[in-house]
Amino acid sequence: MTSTKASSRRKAKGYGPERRAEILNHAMRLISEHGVQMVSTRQIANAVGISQPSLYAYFPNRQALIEAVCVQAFERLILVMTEVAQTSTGLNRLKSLGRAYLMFGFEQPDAYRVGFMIETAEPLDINQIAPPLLAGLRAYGLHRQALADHLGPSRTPDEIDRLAQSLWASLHGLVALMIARGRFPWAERDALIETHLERLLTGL
Amino acid sequence: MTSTKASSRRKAKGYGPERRAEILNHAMRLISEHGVQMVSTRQIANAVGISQPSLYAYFPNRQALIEAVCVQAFERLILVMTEVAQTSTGLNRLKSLGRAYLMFGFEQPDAYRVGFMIETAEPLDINQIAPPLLAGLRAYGLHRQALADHLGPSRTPDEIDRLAQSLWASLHGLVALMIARGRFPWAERDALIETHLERLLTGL
DNA sequence: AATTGTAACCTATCAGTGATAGCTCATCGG
DNA sequence: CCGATGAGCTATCACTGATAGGTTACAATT
Repeated sequence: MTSTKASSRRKAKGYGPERRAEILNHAMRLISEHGVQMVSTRQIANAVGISQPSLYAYFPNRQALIEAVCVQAFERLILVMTEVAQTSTGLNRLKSLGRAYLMFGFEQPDAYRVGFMIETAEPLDINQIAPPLLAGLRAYGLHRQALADHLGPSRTPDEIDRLAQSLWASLHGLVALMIARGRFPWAERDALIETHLERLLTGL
Repeated sequence: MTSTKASSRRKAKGYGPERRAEILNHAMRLISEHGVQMVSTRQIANAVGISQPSLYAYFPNRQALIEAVCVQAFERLILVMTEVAQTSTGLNRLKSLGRAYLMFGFEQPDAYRVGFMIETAEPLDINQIAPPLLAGLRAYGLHRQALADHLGPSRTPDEIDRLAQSLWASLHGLVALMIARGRFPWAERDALIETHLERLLTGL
């Protein structure tokens, strides 16, 4: 009970957060290569070079590890969207955001998969919001903000929520379906993207 | 090599296809109750009253069993959509179809998940399309048909394809996202559905 | 009537999974 | 020098999907 709580004066070889990040990077790569279902904790531990039970010093369980990978993927999308959001305004910004969102999904299907298509289990603690959900809120927030800016103050927040969620869902739908059903006889992709964006923004 | 191939004159206690159906029904109930990930082959076999390996006489593996359950669910979707398609025409028919599609997704999330959200592994036989994909194609076909009817013969088939796929993707997006991110602070569901349908059909 | 074939099912067992218990060992403050 | 702590290990658990190979009952053939 001396409670020095030191532990930060280490030799900098990097064990604590650095190792955690190392685990996440290997996990992300493995998941991208083989799919989330096919990656076991043993494979991840093996890639990192530690024993499988050692993972449980960094994550309470497999689910939490996957969710952490998920959050990392979200960060990348949010970065891209934030940049795009600054280049234009109004309807053009909405369209650019939508196009950036779709392109991110098509070019980084694995990140997108982990971020939006993998279902996170109900957290045991009802008070604790799962981190990927929070990150999802931020991505959605960017769409909602751009929409609110464009529509002006005449709409109610509830109305804006519904419109933004409808828009977001439609964008997600195209990416998710084309990822999950790549063998479907889709229309030519770029034309389909433009048709989709055009349809989603008419009437706004 | 006498090849009588009889085996159909049994005492009618019902082993062959009836038992298969019995397995599917129990599996569907268990999946609905506990979710697809939480149901094991042993639990299904136990519910049916046979041993776990016996399942493998009816299905080559767990995946095929799950897919069969999902196809059963899709039959219902296609049935509902076919009925709905006959009750109205034009834009109203499109709206009714969309609503039926969304409601199916929300009420049978496991079937929807298996049918549209789980990525089916590349079939070993290139000629063989996974059954759930076929069922999904039929559901899409109903949308496309209704859209083509409404738009009339002035549009090119490619244009109709793009519009139908955009529409389908948007419907899918709302269901998939709400299933995968159920804890997101969604707008009130029925209002969101109506907003979504309204937005998707404006301008058609 | 005896034999054969087959459908339906079983037990035993496999390798692989997520997770836990409890130990070892190096480092560092006192 | 010594105890505490951090970081890792091995061994093991209950459970999973899947396979191998045997058992039983019944129908058709001989």
